[in-house]
Amino acid sequence: MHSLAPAKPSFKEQMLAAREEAIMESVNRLLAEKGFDAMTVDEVAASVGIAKASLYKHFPSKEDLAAAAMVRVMRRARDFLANIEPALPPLDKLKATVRWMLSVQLAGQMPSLPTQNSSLRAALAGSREYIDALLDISDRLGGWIEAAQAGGHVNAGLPPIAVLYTLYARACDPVLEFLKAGGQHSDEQITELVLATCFEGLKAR
Amino acid sequence: MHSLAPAKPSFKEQMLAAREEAIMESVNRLLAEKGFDAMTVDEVAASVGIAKASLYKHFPSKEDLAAAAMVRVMRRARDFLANIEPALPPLDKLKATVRWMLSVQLAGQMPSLPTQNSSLRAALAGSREYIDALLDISDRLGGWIEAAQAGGHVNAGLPPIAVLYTLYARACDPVLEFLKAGGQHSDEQITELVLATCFEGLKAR
DNA sequence: GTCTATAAATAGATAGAC
DNA sequence: GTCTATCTATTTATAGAC
Repeated sequence: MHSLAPAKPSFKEQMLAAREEAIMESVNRLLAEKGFDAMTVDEVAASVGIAKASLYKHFPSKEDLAAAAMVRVMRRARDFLANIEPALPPLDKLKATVRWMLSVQLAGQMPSLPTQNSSLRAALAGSREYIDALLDISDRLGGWIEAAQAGGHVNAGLPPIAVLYTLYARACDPVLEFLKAGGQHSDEQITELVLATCFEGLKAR
Repeated sequence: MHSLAPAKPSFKEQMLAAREEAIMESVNRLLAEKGFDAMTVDEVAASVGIAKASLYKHFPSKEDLAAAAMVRVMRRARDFLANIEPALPPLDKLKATVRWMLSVQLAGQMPSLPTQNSSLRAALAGSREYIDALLDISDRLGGWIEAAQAGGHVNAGLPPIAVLYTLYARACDPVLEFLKAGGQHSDEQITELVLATCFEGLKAR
């Protein structure tokens, strides 16, 4: 009978996948460092160690290149959420999610979000995979937020959408970069500080 | 006797100042919308309504142009802080500061912060006026933060520098853009939501 | 100082050999 | 698919007349 699982990749396909993985890694790092507009295709090619023309054999445009990297991050986020221990209280699931986003950013692999009228925005809006992953993630987080509010663990006076956006914003929180530049705190300390300010607030309790 | 006050500006000087003011306004808006890298000098010139070459008579480079706009914002921030009612409790001074930053961002006049290794960063680091204003602002806010912590109004477990950065980060908080795009909330509501999450945190109290 | 026109550099993207 | 070399458009910046 026919299998629904993907066929075992050939050696050639594995090589290609590894190459594209290397490209995505570089693109994510450059997107994190400089953003879409400042990132040049020449830099990407140099960083991967291939010719620019070769890069264009893999991805038809700079937008597609960056969009693929964004899709990859979104997929990983979705996978992370799907594997969170279901028995955890909703609030802890939200904290685990933020912790994951912070770890990705500290690893220099969180692409900075595209500016308002960027050509990347249009590419993402037209990417089925990106939109699907985003909706999937938002649905799951939204459920946890409402459950946490119902349980009295998250401020019920806040619209769930505002809570969702506040969590998303941690993925590009400049506080991490600032504190890291200060050199006074370890990655773990920075993570705990941002988590604390996010959930506990600045005011004393 | 000689006066220490600046001389009354001539009509010509006033015209020049008004022109440069218009330039700064456009630059701030474009920096807020697209960031330094995506903003082009052509756009600035078109937005102001003068020729590009004329722009270069006012500012020697794109970096200087953007840096001048950043300095202008920093000066305004410093002036705002200097005029906050001294009798207010430190925590309320901090809240008023965040409120001001949010209002500037909602007005589309808060330049997005330059990316890590941007040429703008170097220009700002070399700008005496920018650094002076930044230090001035940080000193004043730092004093209020420590006072608020000593008074038990701000979480004393947080390093003051982390609190300072968290406040600074509100100036470029993407939550405002997200909520504004949603169209479900007024600017006032958005302001209160961000203020609440910042100071009260997401967790219920 | 403002303008038009242009230089000089760099970006994204492609041609064509291998 | 990878490479070198190149095209085309755009960008920063400047020349030179008024």
